[in-house]
Amino acid sequence: MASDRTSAGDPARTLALLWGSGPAPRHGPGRGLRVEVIVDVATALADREGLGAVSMRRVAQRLRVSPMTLYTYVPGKAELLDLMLDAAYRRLPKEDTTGRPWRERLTALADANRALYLAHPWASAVSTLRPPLGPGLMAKYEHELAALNGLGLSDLEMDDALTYLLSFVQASARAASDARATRVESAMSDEQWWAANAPLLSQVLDADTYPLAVRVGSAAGAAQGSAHDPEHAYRFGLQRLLDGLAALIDRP
Amino acid sequence: MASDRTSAGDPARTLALLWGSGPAPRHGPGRGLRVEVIVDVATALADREGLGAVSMRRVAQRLRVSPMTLYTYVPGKAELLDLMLDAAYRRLPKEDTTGRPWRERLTALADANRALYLAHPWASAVSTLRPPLGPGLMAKYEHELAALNGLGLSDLEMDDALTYLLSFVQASARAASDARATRVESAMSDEQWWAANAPLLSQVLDADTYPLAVRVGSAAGAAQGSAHDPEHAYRFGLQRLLDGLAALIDRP
DNA sequence: CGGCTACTTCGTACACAGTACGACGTACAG
DNA sequence: CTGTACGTCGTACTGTGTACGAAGTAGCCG
Repeated sequence: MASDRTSAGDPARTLALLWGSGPAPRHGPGRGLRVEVIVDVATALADREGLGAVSMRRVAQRLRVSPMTLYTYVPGKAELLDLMLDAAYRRLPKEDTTGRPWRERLTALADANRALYLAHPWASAVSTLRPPLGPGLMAKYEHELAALNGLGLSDLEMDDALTYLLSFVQASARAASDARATRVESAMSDEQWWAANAPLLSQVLDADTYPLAVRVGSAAGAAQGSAHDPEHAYRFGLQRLLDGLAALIDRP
Repeated sequence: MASDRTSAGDPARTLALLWGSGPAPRHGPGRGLRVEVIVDVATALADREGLGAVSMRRVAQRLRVSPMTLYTYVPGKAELLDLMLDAAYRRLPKEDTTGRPWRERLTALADANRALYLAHPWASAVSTLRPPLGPGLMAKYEHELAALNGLGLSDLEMDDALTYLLSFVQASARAASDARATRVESAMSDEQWWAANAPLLSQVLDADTYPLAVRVGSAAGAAQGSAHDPEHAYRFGLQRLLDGLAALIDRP
């Protein structure tokens, strides 16, 4: 799939769901389920088996209910993903870092988001453009802006800086999550993969045609565990990111 | 969808395809197609209608051929995506920036990648972890390392810096591409969407509970075109990124 | 209390996906 | 000329999201 999309249906209905302000039904039989239960089951499924395992049929099966029953609670799958994401945002621990130096505050913020994606790898794959404007996201946004407040940034710069930081963490998480998915899917460790490909690669990658690529590529491969190391890339990137913001924040 | 994955099948077969070193078949009827034609048709389809429109059936239809015929040329869809990506990398113009200041060189590099994702929005959605090690990628990698060479970075730092930069550009492109997809899919402009949601949002987002979020959010919304502005985020991010690398490159 | 009506549940069905399998025909090696 | 390797493709399987309509339930109104 190209990235899973969100928010396909009626925006008002979705918003009402996010904020739990659905009008209670007046007629008909009692509802056997609650939206939060559906969201929890879908989240558990995604946590254990990945976003690809989340289908309406499988969620319904876990709930011992017919697939179509879910549609009385949720307009569609896209909205279900929105709800999962907002609920995850809501659960994010929000450490108070008031008074600490700004680098520490932003590092804590980045680490918290990284932890979120570590606990819920699927979250990095759900699109966050025009994100689910639910209580979870709003609380998260408010808390994160607090770490950027009082640093001499304009409102616009605060939003820009936060977007930049969150985008970096999400990209890192996506890379890590993709790497793990590839490993699982191909049932092949990085070492196995390189071993299988080494013979052909050595024929084709001669150091005359690609001098830098061969030199740097093998240096990077040797330093890390042969392929890409997400943890290392995260630490490197976060330092550059903070240095880059320093030029904005600590300006004379 | 979680991001489309790549490289599922036999690695050796995929590598041979990438480097065009398939052994010529000795028996049987002549082949009516060529891999490059399939790749071109699939790319054209993805360019015009998005990655979601690329199905084996639709590609085959464009080629006036049965879907299963494609499988004699390509092991599967994942490998087809790999080939599309490597071909796109190969077409990337590689401007010689030797002698120019490093900020200019890296900006040119980032802009070239951004242009790639602008021309081929689907490329940002195809996973690039354990990427297709074809001639296109290798030429790209070699060319991009050249822009980082001679700046006093270690081999590992060069790879780290490049990964950091490319990851930023890809994340920006993904955001832009997701935004456009959402707009198309919901058949709703940003203004329409905000207009539809404003009544409920104003009820729920009071400035007492979310003071910073409301203030900064509306400032950001007013400055940009009401929602997220990918172009603005790219320019902001690139400046921070270069400032961050400056702390590494221009160190005493 | 009877009936209307809104409501939940769910069986069936449709259009689409990737691709496994096997039948059929072709063209080269011997 | 024959055998065999190979390209082509019809059919089919599993799985997706979800539209539609039938069936049954529970509250409201007369």
